[in-house]
Amino acid sequence: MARKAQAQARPAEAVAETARAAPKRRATINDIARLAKVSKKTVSRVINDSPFVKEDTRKRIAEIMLDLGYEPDPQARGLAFRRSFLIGLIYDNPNAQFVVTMQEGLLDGVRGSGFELVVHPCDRNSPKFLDDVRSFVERQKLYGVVLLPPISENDKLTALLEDHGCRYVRVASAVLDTPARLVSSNDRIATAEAANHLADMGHTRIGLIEGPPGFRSRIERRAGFEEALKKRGLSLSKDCVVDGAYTYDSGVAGAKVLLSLKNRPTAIFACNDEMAAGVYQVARESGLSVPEDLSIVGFDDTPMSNRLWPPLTTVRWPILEMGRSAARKLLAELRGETPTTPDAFEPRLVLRKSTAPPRP
Amino acid sequence: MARKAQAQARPAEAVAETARAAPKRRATINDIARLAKVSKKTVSRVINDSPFVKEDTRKRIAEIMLDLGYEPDPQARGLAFRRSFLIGLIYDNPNAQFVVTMQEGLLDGVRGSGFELVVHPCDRNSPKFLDDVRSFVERQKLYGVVLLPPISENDKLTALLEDHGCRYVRVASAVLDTPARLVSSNDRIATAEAANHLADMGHTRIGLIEGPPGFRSRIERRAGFEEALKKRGLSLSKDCVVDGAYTYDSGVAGAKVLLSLKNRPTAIFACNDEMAAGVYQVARESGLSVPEDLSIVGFDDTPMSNRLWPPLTTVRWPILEMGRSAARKLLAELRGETPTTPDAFEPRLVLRKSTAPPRP
DNA sequence: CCCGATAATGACACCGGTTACCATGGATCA
DNA sequence: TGATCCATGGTAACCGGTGTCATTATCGGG
Repeated sequence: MARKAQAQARPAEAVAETARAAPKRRATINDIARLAKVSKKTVSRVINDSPFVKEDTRKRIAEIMLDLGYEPDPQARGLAFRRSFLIGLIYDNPNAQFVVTMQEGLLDGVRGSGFELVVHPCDRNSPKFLDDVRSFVERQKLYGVVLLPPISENDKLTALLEDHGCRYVRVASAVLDTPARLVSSNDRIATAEAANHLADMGHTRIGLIEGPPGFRSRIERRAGFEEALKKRGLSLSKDCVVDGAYTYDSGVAGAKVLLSLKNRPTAIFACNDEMAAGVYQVARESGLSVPEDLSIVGFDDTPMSNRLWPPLTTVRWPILEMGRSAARKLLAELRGETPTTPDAFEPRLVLRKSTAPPRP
Repeated sequence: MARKAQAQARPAEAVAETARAAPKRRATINDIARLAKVSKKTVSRVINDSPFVKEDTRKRIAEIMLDLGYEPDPQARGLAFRRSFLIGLIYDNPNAQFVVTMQEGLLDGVRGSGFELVVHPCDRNSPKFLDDVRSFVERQKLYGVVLLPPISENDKLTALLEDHGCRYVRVASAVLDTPARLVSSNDRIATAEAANHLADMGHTRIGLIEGPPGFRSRIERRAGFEEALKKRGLSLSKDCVVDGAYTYDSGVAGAKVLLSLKNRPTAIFACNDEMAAGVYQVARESGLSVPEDLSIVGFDDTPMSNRLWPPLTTVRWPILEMGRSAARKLLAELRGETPTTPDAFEPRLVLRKSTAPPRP
C-alpha cells in the first residue's frame, strides 16, 4: 500500500510531464556551434546579426543552421533577454469584424519575423482593467502591444505600458501620439465626404446617429460631418442627433427616435454599419423605402453592408493595411528604424444604392 | 574616428537591448524562497501543486506569494518544462464571424489559467502548410492547439501533432476522434430539422447549395437534409443541388443556377448564412419575393441573418460554448482529468421570416 | 527508546539561449 | 621593432524556473 503510494507519487510530482510523447529533440545552439567548430557565443552573434563576425564564419554558420532547420528557442532567448517574442493585441471593441480584420493585418505584418500574436480582449469598464493588462504585460514580458479603439485612447494605459518598458502602437481615429506609436485614420475627411455627398443630393434635414461616448471616433466623425455641412450653410438640428453604441440595437433605437420626429430627416448618417442596418430595419417597419424616402449612409464597409438591400453607401476603412502598418511599426525598432511617417490612412466613401435625392 | 566606431559598436552588439525603460523588476522564486526560509525547490512544489508539501509550509509560501503579487515566469517555466504555456488557434476558415466567436469562447475557457491564446491562420492549400504548422508548434513548444474546420479534419496534421507530443482538440461537424480530443456539433440533426420544417410547409421541390468539397460539414449537412426528406418520401432532385464555397459570391452563383431552372425550386437551403445572403440577392434581382415566392433557410445564425430582410430562418450553432468546451478539454489534462463526455453540441433551427408555404 | 519506513525538504545540475569579461592574434603607428 | 589598438572568439555566470536524487524530519511499532 505504502509502496504503491510512493509509486504513484513520482509522476504526480512531475505533474506537468504526462505520459505523452516527448517533444522532438531539436537542434540547439550547441549543436550548431560544434558543427561549425566555433563557440556558441559566435553562433549567438550570427542569430542576432552582430556586425562582429567574419563574413566567412557567418556564412558557414548560417548554412549549418539552415541545413539542420535550426530555429533558436524563443523561450530561452526571451528568458535571457528578459523580453518575450510575443505581441499582444489588446482590445475591447464591439465590432467583431473590425477586430478580426485588424488581427489579420497584424498577422500579415509579423509574418516571418518569429513573433507571435497573443490576443487579449478585456473589459475597459471593469475596475480591474488596468491591473489585468498590467499582469498580462508583465507576466508575458510582451515585446509590444497593439491597442485598438477605444482603449487606444486611454492615457493611463499607455503610461502604464511605458512604465513597464513595453512598446505599443495605437490604432485611432485621430492624432493621439507620436508617429512611431500611432496608426490613424482620418475619419474627419471621410465623414466630410459623406456629408458633402448627402448635401449634393439636396438633403438639408439630416439625422446623425453617433458613436458611443468614450470613443474618439465619435467626436471625429461628428466633427467632420458637421463642419462639412456648415461650409455649405447647412447644420445639424439638435433633435436630429442621437446617441448610439455602435450596435445594431442602438441603431434601431436611434432610428426610431429620428423617424418619429414630426419633421423627420430625409437622410440619416449612422456612424457605423451595424447601426445603419438598424436604420434599414426601422425604415422598413415604418413603410419608408430606401433610398426614395430615406437615404442612409454608414461607416466601416463591413461585408454586411453589401448584403443589405439596397446595398449600403458607406465609408471604407483600410483596416487590413492599418493592421499591417501597426505590426511593422512595432517591429521597426528591431531593425533600428524609428518610423516618422505618420501613417495616416484615409477612409473613402464608397457609393452604393442607399442614397438618393429627397422627394420634392 | 576609430574611437567613435567603437562607441557605436557596443550598443550594436547588444542590439535587442535598446534604450527603453527596463522592465520592472518582479519578484522571483528566489525572493519567495528567501522570505519563506525554504529552498526554491519547495516554492516550486507549491507552484505546481505538489502533494509533498506540509500544509503549514504551503500556506506560508502561498501567502508570501500573494503578498508580493508573485506570478511565476511562464518563459522560465516553459524552458524547464520543455513546453510553453501557449495554446494555438489554428484555422483556415472563410467565415470571419465564426473564427472570432470561437476565439472568444476559447479565451473564455482559458481565462485565469495562466495560458495565452496565440492565433495562427494558415493556408491549407499551400504546399508548405504542414511545414508551417510544424515549425509553429515546434518553435513555440505549444501546450496544445485547437483546430477549426476544415483543417480539423486533416489526419496528416493530427498525426504530426501527436508525433510532436502536442495536445489538440478538433472542432468538427461529426465524430472524428476520441471524446478527449473532439468538440463536435451534430449538423445532421440540425439540417434534418430544417428539411422537416420546409417539408411541413408543403415544399416538395427544394434546392440545396452545398458547402465546399473538403469540408466535413458539407457531407454532414447534406446527409442530414437528404435523409430527413427521404423519410417523408421526398428527395433532392439532382439538378437542384449545386456546389458552394461558404462565401457570398458562391451563394449568388448557386442561386442563379437554381432560380433559372425551368422548374425552379420553391425553397432553397443554403449551407451557411453567407450563401443564403447571396440567394436573397438573386431572388430580388429575379423579382421573386421572399418568402412568398421563395423560402430560404441558412446555417450559422451570424448576426447578419437578423439584418437581412426578411430575417433569415437559420440554424444556430453554439460556437461560443463549443469554444469554451474546447479550451477546457485542452486544459483538463493539467488537472489530471481525462474528459470522456462527447461534448456533442446540437445546433437548433431558429424560425424567422424567410420561409412560408409555396404558392399553390 | 530506538529503528525502519515514509513524508518533507534541500543541493545541484540543467533547460537553451544571453551577457560580461577575458584571451588571442593581426593590423597600425611611432 | 615594439607598443597600441581593434576585431574576433572563448569562458563562466546568469535568466527563473524544474528534474534528480540525497538528505533530513516525523511517526508508528517492537
